[in-house]
Amino acid sequence: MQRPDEKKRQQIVAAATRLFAARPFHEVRLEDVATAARVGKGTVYIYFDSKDELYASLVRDAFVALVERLSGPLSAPLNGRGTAHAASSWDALRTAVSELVQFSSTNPHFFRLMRAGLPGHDDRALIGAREALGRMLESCIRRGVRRGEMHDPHPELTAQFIPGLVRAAALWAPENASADVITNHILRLLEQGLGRKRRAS
Amino acid sequence: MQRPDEKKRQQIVAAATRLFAARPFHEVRLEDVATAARVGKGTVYIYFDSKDELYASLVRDAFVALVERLSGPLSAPLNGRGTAHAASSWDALRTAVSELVQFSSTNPHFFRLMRAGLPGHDDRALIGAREALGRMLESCIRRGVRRGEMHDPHPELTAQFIPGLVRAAALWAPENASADVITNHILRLLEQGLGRKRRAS
Amino acid sequence: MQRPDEKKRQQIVAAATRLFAARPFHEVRLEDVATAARVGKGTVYIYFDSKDELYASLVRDAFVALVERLSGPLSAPLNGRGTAHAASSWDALRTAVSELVQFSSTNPHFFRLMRAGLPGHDDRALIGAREALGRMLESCIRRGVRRGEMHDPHPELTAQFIPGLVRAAALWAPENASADVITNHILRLLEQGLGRKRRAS
Amino acid sequence: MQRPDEKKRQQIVAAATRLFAARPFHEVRLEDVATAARVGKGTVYIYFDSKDELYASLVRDAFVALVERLSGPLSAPLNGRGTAHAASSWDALRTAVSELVQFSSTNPHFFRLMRAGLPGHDDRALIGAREALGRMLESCIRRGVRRGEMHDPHPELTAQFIPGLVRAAALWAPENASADVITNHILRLLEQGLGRKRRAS
DNA sequence: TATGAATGAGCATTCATTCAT
DNA sequence: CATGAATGAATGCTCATTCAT
Repeated sequence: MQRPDEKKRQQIVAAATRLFAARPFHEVRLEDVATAARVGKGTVYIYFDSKDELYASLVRDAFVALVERLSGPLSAPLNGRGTAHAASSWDALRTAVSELVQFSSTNPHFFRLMRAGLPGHDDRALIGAREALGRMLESCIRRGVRRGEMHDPHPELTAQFIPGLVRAAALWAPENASADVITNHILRLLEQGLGRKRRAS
Repeated sequence: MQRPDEKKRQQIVAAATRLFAARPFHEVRLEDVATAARVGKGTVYIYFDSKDELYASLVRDAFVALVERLSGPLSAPLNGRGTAHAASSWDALRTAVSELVQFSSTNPHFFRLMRAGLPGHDDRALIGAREALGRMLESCIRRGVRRGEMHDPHPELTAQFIPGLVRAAALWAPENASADVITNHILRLLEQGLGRKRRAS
Repeated sequence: MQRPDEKKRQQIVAAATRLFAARPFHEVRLEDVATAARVGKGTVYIYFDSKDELYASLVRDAFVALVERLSGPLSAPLNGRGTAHAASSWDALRTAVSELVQFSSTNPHFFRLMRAGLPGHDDRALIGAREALGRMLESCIRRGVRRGEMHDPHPELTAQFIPGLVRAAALWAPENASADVITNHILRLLEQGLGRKRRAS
Repeated sequence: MQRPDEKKRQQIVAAATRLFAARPFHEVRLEDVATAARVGKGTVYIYFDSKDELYASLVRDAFVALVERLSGPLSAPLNGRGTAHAASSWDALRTAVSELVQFSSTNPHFFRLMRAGLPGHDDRALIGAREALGRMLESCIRRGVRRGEMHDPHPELTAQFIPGLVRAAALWAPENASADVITNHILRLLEQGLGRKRRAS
């Protein structure tokens, strides 16, 4: 007698992520996933309700993981008292971008995965995570503006730009562009764009 | 235009664009497209070779139209002699961004359409157009850098960022954000981020 | 351009009836039906929603046809004025049994078909038809009793016995038993069982 | 009884009988049976070779039990010489019908069970039992005719009618109809139908 | 013996594509 | 050209059966 095997679930997730990132949803046969995961076709259905659910699950989990990873850096620096002002909004934003780029290079399929698929099926968890990400970035910027550290007439737009920049880099940057280079380039754009002061001035 | 009935073709293109933008490729049945276009299923096959081809055609045509629209503003100002220095690289970039945003609001389904589908099928025309867009933007920036109008250590990345910003805005900006606001916000980010000097200086 | 073809529907119905009568539901593959009906597998789905629906449809249609056939003979003889008493309840019952046997020999698969399948799926039309049959027979007998032509302490049971007798004969009678012999044998049982008086008395 | 755990076997038989009577064969999953029987799926395979075999086993066992129960009353009264004429054929038939009705009410799923399933698989034991039942009833009637106790031009048909009547009652009689009422009603039909003499005469 | 996770043959169903009209 | 009935390859999913524990 065996117990549902978390390792097997991971195998399936890994294989599915790889395949769904490589070709669009409808060109991935469930049997391919099963074969790639070294399990039987039926086994996939023990861990996931359907092909749709499998795909949705991948996207959801990846996104939720991303948001969780960012919620630390981006949360308001209010926990410590005296340390509150220590972490500037710029520090938070820098960490956030760095984490985003890191994440996209640790999960090389992430953005391709999100292209493959199923928008319609309004997955509450997914939509929630996406909105949460936007909200976190937006409040970070607003805080910066309030403190006079940043200047931005449309934080709600900028908040959407940030993942957009990471996505563009992840999908279209030359192969040899390192995570560091990308992070710095995005930050340079943001800092000098949003910054009040000039380096030299 | 030389096709049997150009109007019918347009009906199909319009219906297909709408449907492919609304749901992923495999959830759109050719019959849906035919019905939405008010034609018979067989008729679609008179104008397009297959469902794949129909979809590819939409994306390709839209993309090619975009590139053509931008190739004017972004082309190197070298043909004319005296006019060369008249148009600064900033002017070119401003026009390009404006055109891009304009395009995305004229073709509200454009970016959603590109999500729906078929990466693999290496459509030469599409890949070519995409690369052409990148190259045009990149050379524009490089020209700006050469002329001392811009400062950018990685024009090849920035070139990818620009459509990325437009895309982010098109997909995620609040409904009420006007094309102007978006254009200006993107330009603000680019100008102050890439610009060497301050407005005031 | 073609119109939905009633003939093709008949082909499918005939083939399906034959196959469903020969083996239980789950041993009949839709492909077998299609092949036997000389149509493509997809064609079956143009005329029927599903395998279940196809089967249910066969049973329902056969049953409804049977009930319609009997509703004439069994309906209360009240339409004509003077003719009302002319048709005795015995005449009605004789006709009914005769029709039932006739029907079962015209539709040789009828009773086997009903075995093959799907009780649960409460098909309103089917249940209705079955109950209608019972009710018609029961009122016929009750009428006979009221008129003093019959004697039966439980017409509601006898009403169920009649199709039961026909069924038993259809399924288990020797091959050579003619419809006439069966009809007469059933009638003999009923007449002498229900009759108040003896032939000779 | 010599089986590993007879109690467990009984649980499975009981659960399976209930489920197979409630829905057609292909809608009953072996897992349902196992769950209903409070055993593991694999356990069913210790006691039965396959799902088909399980079902066949239920039907066969029930039928064989029925035939055994009837073979006493219906067997030719030849054991004792002088006692032979003591038991009239009518007595035998009365007992047989009574036993049949009794059986169908003790095994409320019996007739529904037989509808659920598998005709084709010519189960020798089942077919044998069914034919034995027919033969027993037929010879009983023939004996009655020979002795001048009955009058029946087609005992082979009547023999099939008898279980048909019991079946009709079991499946379609009103809930409140008692076994006694049903038995008597069937017997009344048979006696007055087959009997040579009238009550009153 | 008992179990239920794992398997894959088998099947219902869909839908792109064809072609008779 | 236009159509939609017909087709069958392709695939998601089920579930009887096996077998490691």
